[in-house]
Amino acid sequence: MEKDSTKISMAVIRRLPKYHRYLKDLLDKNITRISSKELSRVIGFTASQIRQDLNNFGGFGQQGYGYNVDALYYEIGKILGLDRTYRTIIVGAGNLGQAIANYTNFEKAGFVPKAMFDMNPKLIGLKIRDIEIKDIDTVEEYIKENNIDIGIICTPGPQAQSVADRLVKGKIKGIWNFAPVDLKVPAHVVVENVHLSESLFTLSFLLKHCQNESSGTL
Amino acid sequence: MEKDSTKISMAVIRRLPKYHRYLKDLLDKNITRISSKELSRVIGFTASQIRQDLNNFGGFGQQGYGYNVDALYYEIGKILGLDRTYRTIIVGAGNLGQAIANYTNFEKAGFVPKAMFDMNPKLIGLKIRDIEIKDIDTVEEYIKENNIDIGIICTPGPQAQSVADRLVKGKIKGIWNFAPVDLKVPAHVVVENVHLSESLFTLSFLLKHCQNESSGTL
DNA sequence: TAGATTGTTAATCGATTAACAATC
DNA sequence: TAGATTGTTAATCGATTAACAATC
Repeated sequence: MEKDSTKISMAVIRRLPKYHRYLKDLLDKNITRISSKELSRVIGFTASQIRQDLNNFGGFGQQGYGYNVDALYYEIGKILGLDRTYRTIIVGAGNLGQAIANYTNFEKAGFVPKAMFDMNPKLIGLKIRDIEIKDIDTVEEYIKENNIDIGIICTPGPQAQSVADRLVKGKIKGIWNFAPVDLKVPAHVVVENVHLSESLFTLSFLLKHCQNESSGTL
Repeated sequence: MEKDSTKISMAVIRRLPKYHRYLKDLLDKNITRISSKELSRVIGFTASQIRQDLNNFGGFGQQGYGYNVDALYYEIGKILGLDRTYRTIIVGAGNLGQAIANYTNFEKAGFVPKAMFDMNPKLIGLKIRDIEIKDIDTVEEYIKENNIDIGIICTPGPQAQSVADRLVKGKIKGIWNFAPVDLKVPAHVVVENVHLSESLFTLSFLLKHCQNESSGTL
């Protein structure tokens, strides 16, 4: 039933978390069924796109009825890989690393931080919640011994590539990268970037070019 | 020379910060000129796409020569609106808000945090660097009196929309939203989202579906 | 059954890539 | 000048939207 996932486009993949979030909202409102047309209204995609997207993964709907919210929420969660837990480490225990360590929502979703790593001796040994900050020199060994799935890189840009190299040596499976660089890793390691300055600069562009389009009086 | 900016696609706009970053790298390496072909090799876009992208904003290159790195870096900075400063406020002084307040790179790029806001009485009055945390109830007035351009929302999801409403009332120009919701704002207010869980869930999807594609031995 | 809504194919739209004349 | 490389048009590719038969 499921098509070859290698053919799913990134455009579709990046919409899935949004479906997941809105379906949760509907569940919380005790809405049990929804048509692509209604969902279109709340989520902002076209009904056609919603049906196309969902059909990449199987026929979750029922003609004449629509979609069962509970079942669809569960299925999309499964497609996203949210039906399991992931063991993560955070590399870089500065402000951002600590913020992520403290953000319990990720843990609730199944992404459990097991340790943090830093090169600063003043930080090593400290704990954020119950997560210990360890010496970056031990990260490779730690990943292997503790079966870590995901490394979260929160270092400054210049350190990020060498950190990534260490994670790869430890056989990390995926990297969530907050450093403002594009990492070079082997093809079997998945990298997802959060490039904050790129997002901020995009906002800046839009402020400069797209403002006041509809407010002629100012 | 510049085409109507309303016709620039978001795909192009989101590539501009990456050009900017790589051009800075080249500058730092004292590289003064570059062809679209060479740039293609380092940045990973096709040479054709690079020329197409840049030509949306004018002819920055020279036939037979390529592009002047310094001039192009400056021009793209200007296009992105990085040739000025922005007055920002951070709403939500929790871990993420504090991390952003402490991240001086944004300030170096011209995005200057003037104040933070929170509803927690224990935080109000404290300072992060030299940035004071103020009562959220005063935010509308503060924006107006201090000519704030950008509001950075770092609150939990449930508070984000009401915060956005206040920012809009204060006549904020743009919102950088880190809360996991889609804000409803008037068309003249620009919103740029950083949806961290969506990014993390995308990583999760890729881990589940695209792993080991090229590593047959494991 | 009749009405509603999906699953899916076909049409359209937009973005990327290729090609090449212009020109430095 | 000859070689290199842009700017720009045309071709291709992929993603979105529209349409409708299938079916609950």
